[in-house]
Amino acid sequence: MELRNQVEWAIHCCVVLSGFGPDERISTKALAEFHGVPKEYLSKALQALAQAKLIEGSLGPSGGYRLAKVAEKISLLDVVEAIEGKKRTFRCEDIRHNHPCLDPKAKRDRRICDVAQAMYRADEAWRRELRQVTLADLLKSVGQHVDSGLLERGREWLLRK
Amino acid sequence: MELRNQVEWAIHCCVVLSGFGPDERISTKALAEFHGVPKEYLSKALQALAQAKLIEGSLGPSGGYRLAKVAEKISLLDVVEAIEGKKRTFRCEDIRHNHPCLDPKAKRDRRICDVAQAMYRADEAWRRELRQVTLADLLKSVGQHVDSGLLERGREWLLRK
DNA sequence: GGTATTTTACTCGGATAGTCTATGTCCGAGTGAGTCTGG
DNA sequence: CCAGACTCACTCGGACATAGACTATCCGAGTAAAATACC
Repeated sequence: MELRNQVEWAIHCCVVLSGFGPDERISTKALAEFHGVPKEYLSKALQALAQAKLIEGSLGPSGGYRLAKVAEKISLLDVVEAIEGKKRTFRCEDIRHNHPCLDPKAKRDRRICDVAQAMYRADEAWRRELRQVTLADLLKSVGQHVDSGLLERGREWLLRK
Repeated sequence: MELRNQVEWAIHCCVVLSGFGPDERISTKALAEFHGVPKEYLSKALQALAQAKLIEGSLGPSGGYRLAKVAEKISLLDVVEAIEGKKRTFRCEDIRHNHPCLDPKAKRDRRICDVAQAMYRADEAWRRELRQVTLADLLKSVGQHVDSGLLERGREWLLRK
């Protein structure tokens, strides 16, 4: 059970976009070259983010993407779910109901399977952790750890493309 | 990102085995028919559990599986990791190091990527939740919710096979 | 100089293809408990 | 009645088949800013 590599790309792109203002657009091409990933495929991830209303793109030359909301209002979970979907990591097929001694005519136990419940709790813990980290948080810690000159050069490089 | 269906099977099988004593063996065939899943494929899952030292099998007729430790000492995480492996759900490819303004000769930033750190924290929260649920806990809640006559009939059915 | 046209650089979305993983099947080898056979 | 051989039911592990998901790549359509041409 591994997350797609698109998830990593999407998060990094979102963090990058967090560093720009609402009147600045960054093109898919720039984001792809910046991160060293295939442009066409990254485009799919960005489309998914746009569909989830996290970023918005504009057409034509000097077009590109920007955040659709302020960075404080976008959580890691939003980004992950935009790429991976909102389905839970554990799917309960209710195999307990194949019990050979169970009368098939009797109505099924409608309670959620105890196993599934435990798995769902863990899933929720994972989501809770992701929900409380925002793009603003990430941008802040990147700002603390990365040389500010490098950051500025990156900004310019992205805008030029 | 979804867990394999083998995970569900493995957990249910472990819970079932928790209901038997150390001198009782349940065969793969019995477990497979009981849960309505393909015997040969379930066998792979049980082999993985055995390799992780959670259950142990014995050969020959009247052979089968039993728990390798007491149910209190086996957590859901043990079972999940036996099937899915211990790798984290998020793989950091360190795409930040493809930054075009970064001098390739300069030594790489050895700090863990901030994005990866946040993802790892969520991963750990998930594991923490799974670690604190044991097979004994699951067996207990099943015992509370399922008719005891049905449980007894299930026990006998499994031993007979 | 202002307007109309063309060029250009983007996004969007569908089509396609390759590779890997999950799922499932099949079978032969090894093992050991129970059964059978021969003395 | 007992020892040895046999049978059978089980696990183990490898080989194989298939389907679906993931990872791309390519291209045409649509769009709008910028550049150019024309009056």
